[in-house]
Amino acid sequence: MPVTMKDVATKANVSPTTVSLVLNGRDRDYKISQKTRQKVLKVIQDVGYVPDLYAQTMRQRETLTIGMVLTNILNPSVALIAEGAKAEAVKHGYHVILGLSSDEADQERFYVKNFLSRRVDGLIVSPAPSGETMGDLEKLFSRGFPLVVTTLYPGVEIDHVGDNSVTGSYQAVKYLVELGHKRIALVSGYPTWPSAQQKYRGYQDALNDMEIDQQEDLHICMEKSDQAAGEEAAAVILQMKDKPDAIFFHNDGMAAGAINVLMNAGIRVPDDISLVGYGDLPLAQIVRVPLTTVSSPLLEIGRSAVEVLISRIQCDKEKKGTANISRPPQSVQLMPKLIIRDSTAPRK
Amino acid sequence: MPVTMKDVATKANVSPTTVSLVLNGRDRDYKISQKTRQKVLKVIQDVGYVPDLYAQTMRQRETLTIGMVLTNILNPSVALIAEGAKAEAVKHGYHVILGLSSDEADQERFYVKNFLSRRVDGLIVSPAPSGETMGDLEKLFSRGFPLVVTTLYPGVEIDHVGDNSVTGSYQAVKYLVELGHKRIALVSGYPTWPSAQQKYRGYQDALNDMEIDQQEDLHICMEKSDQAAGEEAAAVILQMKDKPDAIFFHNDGMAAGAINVLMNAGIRVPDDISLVGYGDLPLAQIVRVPLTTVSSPLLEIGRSAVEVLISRIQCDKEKKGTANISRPPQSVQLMPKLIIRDSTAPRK
DNA sequence: AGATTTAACTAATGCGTTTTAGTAAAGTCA
DNA sequence: TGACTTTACTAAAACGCATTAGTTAAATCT
Repeated sequence: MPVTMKDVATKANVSPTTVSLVLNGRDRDYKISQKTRQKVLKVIQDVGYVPDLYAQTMRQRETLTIGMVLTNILNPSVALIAEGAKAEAVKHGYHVILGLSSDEADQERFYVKNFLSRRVDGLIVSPAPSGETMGDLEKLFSRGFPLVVTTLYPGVEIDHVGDNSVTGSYQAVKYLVELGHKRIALVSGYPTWPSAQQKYRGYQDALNDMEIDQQEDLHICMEKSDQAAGEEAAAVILQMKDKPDAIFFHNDGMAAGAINVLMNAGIRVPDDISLVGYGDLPLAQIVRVPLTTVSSPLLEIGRSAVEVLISRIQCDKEKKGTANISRPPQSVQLMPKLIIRDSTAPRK
Repeated sequence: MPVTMKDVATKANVSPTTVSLVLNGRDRDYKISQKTRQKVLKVIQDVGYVPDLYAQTMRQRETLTIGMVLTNILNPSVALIAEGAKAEAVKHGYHVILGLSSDEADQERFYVKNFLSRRVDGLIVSPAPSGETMGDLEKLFSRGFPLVVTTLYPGVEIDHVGDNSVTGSYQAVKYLVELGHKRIALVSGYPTWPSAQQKYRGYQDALNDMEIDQQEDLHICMEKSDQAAGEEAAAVILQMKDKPDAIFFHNDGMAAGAINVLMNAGIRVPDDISLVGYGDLPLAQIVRVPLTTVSSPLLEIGRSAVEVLISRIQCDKEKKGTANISRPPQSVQLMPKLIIRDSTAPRK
């Protein structure tokens, strides 16, 4: 039995409307005399009235809140995206609430639902890598709900903001070729992941353009994409009779795992073999040999995702009568940049 | 324009009531046929209906949420209380939301207001040490809002759960006397803090009971109570011509600060001087000389605070008509325990 | 067969706000 | 003085849901 606006009104001998107007009627042209204003404010103070957030947000249709469903905030890339998004959101007067899916589709679905219940004005989702939630998300988007995903699944019609991994890996592989390497391995993640496919695509394109014929045995797909998987990949490479003279990794973590295994086996980096990572995580600089890597503008991705989302929200608000899809989905792809450090060298 | 229950009802050719019943009418004796249930569920699936949390909680009066306003979660004592509270809350089907005041009265007031707006069923507050918010809190409690504080301000009528610092410091000082020490210093926090007063009280009582006459110069009050303040206090003691042979500190952090300063000055602990802390923080075991200290049952305090709060909530719910104070405020004081480690030794 | 119970549903109300439309009294103008 | 304007307020509706009190039709009982 908390104090309500009506209680205040009764005690101050005014109508609830007047109380509401005193509280948030500054700019409207409903005038309240100083006398009643003071009177009402005094009663509010006395009885300790606090407006009910639930009643409020139920009345005024927008919550100025953005829901963000990410995979794992301990992953620095993810944290940076969150950071960028948050910064941009507050600039527009929005508030961000976060849900972490741990890469599990069920968790992701839970948070999406929960955030919809909380009436967020829009949603930014990093889909679980299995991709099994894309159908739901696409349906949600097609119903007109503002939604941005950070992974590009080909053919999926949802607003997207992310980096252009094809270009990123193209740059990396091209650079390796320019250093004189011929046998360039690709250690990539699970083949159904779009990010793995895109990197494979960039790898192929670069080799083709540079007129190197690619060998199938040099494409190594792993089940996971963490440091341990990198170590496994290195072990595989150590077994090969005809070893590659350069390796391009799916991400920095895998490269970091591999670098240790290779060096422990007596292979020198970069003298015997050149290594390139992807992501430019903090660890890329800490690792035994500072890692040449591809840097994605992660803060910018978060920032841009919010930008796209808010523009979609605005767009919907204007033509709220129009039921049809207000604007075709767009894909914003930010360009990664090759960062050259010490793990790459010309072929000897 | 999210999908509402009415939309679902229309599309399924039933009334909104039926939809509501399908969604959460399991146990009630309103029966819905399997056929319509399936039909409704299908429409819900199709149109992606998600109930509006705000409308829901506005209707059903309780939120099953407890607001907790603490000072600083980086302080392990505080974290433990939060942990204990959370564990107990979930046992009762409650949910805890946290606000951190950084020891500032304004922040505390902000969160209290915010949580009231969010219609928490009750509030647990560790008041900012200045004590300036106690008036507001007392008013809130006297209005019948379930509230538990973790600091005991004498004469303040609010439910309280905390440790009994008087007993804790009594034990510590008595132990020091039993070891043969005569000149026992007390390094305490700011004299207006209840916790400092209580420790002073226990210190006095112990000295009286053990028939040691206390000297005023051995009571050292600091402005703050962190490690730096402990260092300052040690410096003060180093200046004294007639040094104490034991020191009892307001908390482990101060003791940790002092231990370094003293040992660097060539004073041996515990050979030349015995030290006792308060709190049994993790650092007490890590410090140069493992610290004899007083351990408060922090998890238990959090647990118990929730227990008291929920019993108050229940009690209010039953006699919601009765406007008068339903039950006098209670103070639950949990007994601390002396933990003997290496920083204390018999007087030589 | 008529009375009573049960199954399966619906209409209406209220939760605490904000907002729109409206009203009464006082002030201004011709 | 009557007609318009301004000031200062209020009544009522709507937001989306859960709940209570019906209502109708079918089933069961006597």
